[in-house]
Amino acid sequence: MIRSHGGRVTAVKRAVLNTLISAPQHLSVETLTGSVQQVAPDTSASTVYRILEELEGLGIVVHSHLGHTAAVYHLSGLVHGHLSCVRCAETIEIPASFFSTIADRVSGDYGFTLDEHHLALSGTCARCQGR
Amino acid sequence: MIRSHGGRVTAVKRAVLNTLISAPQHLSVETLTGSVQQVAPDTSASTVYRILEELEGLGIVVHSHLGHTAAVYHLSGLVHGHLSCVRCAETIEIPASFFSTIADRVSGDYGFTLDEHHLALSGTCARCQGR
DNA sequence: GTCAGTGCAAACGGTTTGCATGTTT
DNA sequence: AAACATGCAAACCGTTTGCACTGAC
Repeated sequence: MIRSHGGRVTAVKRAVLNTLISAPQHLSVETLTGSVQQVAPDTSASTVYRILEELEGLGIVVHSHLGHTAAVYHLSGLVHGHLSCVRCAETIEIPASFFSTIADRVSGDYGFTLDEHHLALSGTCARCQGR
Repeated sequence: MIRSHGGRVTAVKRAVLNTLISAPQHLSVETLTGSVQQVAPDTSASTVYRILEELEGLGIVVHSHLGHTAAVYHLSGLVHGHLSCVRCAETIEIPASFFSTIADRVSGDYGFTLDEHHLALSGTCARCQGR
């Protein structure tokens, strides 16, 4: 896919993709860069940003803004939503189906199509509520 | 309310509140500062940030992060949600009731309570889809 | 008179960009 | 060899903070 769009396959791109593939959850550019540096020690964050931008353009990767912190990136394979706790910053992944009702309503009432890849809501997680 | 929490009522605070009260929609700190400067010409953005922080602590004001841009602020009076268009950045306000179904589901399944004041979703508005 | 509020400028953190060098094709 | 990719450093933008001064009480 990279080659078919005029891009070149490089060691850093492989490392970024490998990290994303084996990542348990969403990664910030900072952590992503850290992982990549274990393979290619002097990879810079700016390169990771550029690679992620390319991969996002190819539809392979997706990013979300979960609150006031840095953006997180992940593979676009599985569509799903996020619940982001405003107190402990924990992120819970939920099925995209949770959004189907509201997606239908905003589509019907406003002609607005929800972005499948940016389904994020804030609130308080169960643990933080117990305190 | 400001005085009862040890704060002082100043000209800039009045101007910020007046702007928020008469604002048709949500305002960024930049636009808010611009409006305030028509009354108090050398008001600085840092002061506006500090005032908004105070008002948010009092529960009078609320802010949201709608995408990759600057945060927007508004009075907390009416609880409602946002639809933010990723192409033209238009923001559509929708009733909070749209979120009731998903709020119930995440509460039941994860014990997660949605934040009434940060109900924002991204997608594509009707106009941008027509192009 | 005291203490909170303010303006300014500098610091900050995440992200983007310019440029010279290195690598893929 | 040509074009893309990379590292570095600097620029950028929204936001926060330190400090001296002003203004509310």
